[in-house]
Amino acid sequence: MREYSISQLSKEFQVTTRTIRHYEERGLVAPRRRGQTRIYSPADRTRLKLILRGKRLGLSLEDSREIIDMYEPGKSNIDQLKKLITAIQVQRLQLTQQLDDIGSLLKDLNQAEADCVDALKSNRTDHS
Amino acid sequence: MREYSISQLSKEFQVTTRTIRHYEERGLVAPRRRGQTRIYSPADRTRLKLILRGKRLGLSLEDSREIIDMYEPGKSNIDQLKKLITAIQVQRLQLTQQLDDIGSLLKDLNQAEADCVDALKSNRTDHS
DNA sequence: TCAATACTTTACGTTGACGTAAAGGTCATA
DNA sequence: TATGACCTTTACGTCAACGTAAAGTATTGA
Repeated sequence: MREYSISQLSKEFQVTTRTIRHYEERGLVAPRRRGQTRIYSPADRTRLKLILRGKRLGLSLEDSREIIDMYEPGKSNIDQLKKLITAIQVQRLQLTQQLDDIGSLLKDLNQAEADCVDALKSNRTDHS
Repeated sequence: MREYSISQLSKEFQVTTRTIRHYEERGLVAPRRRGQTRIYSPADRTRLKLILRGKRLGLSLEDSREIIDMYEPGKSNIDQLKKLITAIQVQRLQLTQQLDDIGSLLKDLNQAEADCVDALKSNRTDHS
């Protein structure tokens, strides 16, 4: 049952401690304390991971908070669950849209790179 | 050879005119003018499309500007081209990372949804 | 014992991406 | 001719996501 300090996690995830504390201010993590000092559990570490993944996907902290809270539906009632399901479906729509976008962008990048390589080639043979 | 007004594009892409003008302020588009009025070409429209796609992918306007500029390597010299190629590769790395992220998130969402559905089912049969 | 290292809180500052007036120009049509 | 429906510029406001001191506490090793 490992535990982590804030600077350990900041190094592991390449963010500042300020950033991690900011996530706590916004209610995305709540590590327990030993005295004043924050002690992060593996579960806390996972939450951080999810937050940063969301960030890479362009989600706001608020979005990430909601999504992460979805993963712990322990004490929710029926209405909650129904709300969750629709929220999940919305998220899924956005993500599949992103998948499309990424596909397009990758194609564009490939084309752009090929163009560059071509341009270099002709520059190498054609000494005009 | 069609052309578009700013409000046409703002409606088509579901953004405000302010947003489009903001992109111009930041140097991402430069429509020609008829008097004072902005006239957008199909090429300008495509740039807007690319910007908004970048936005959905969590790119900054600056990032999008660079990427879009990649697509027009007409007048670039060799060093430029080499820089472009590495930039493209960096972008591609990020995107494949995003693909991974999305895959993970979709998996998580599926699981979360299944959990919700299960919870609803047991709630329907088990009237405790 | 004292200096370094790692932690803390409080609080103001900054940057990006627009929002939101305010004030005005142009053109069609009732 | 005046009332909309568009367009424009200028400029201050806002919100999220942190950055950046400043000032203090706690532990550890020379």
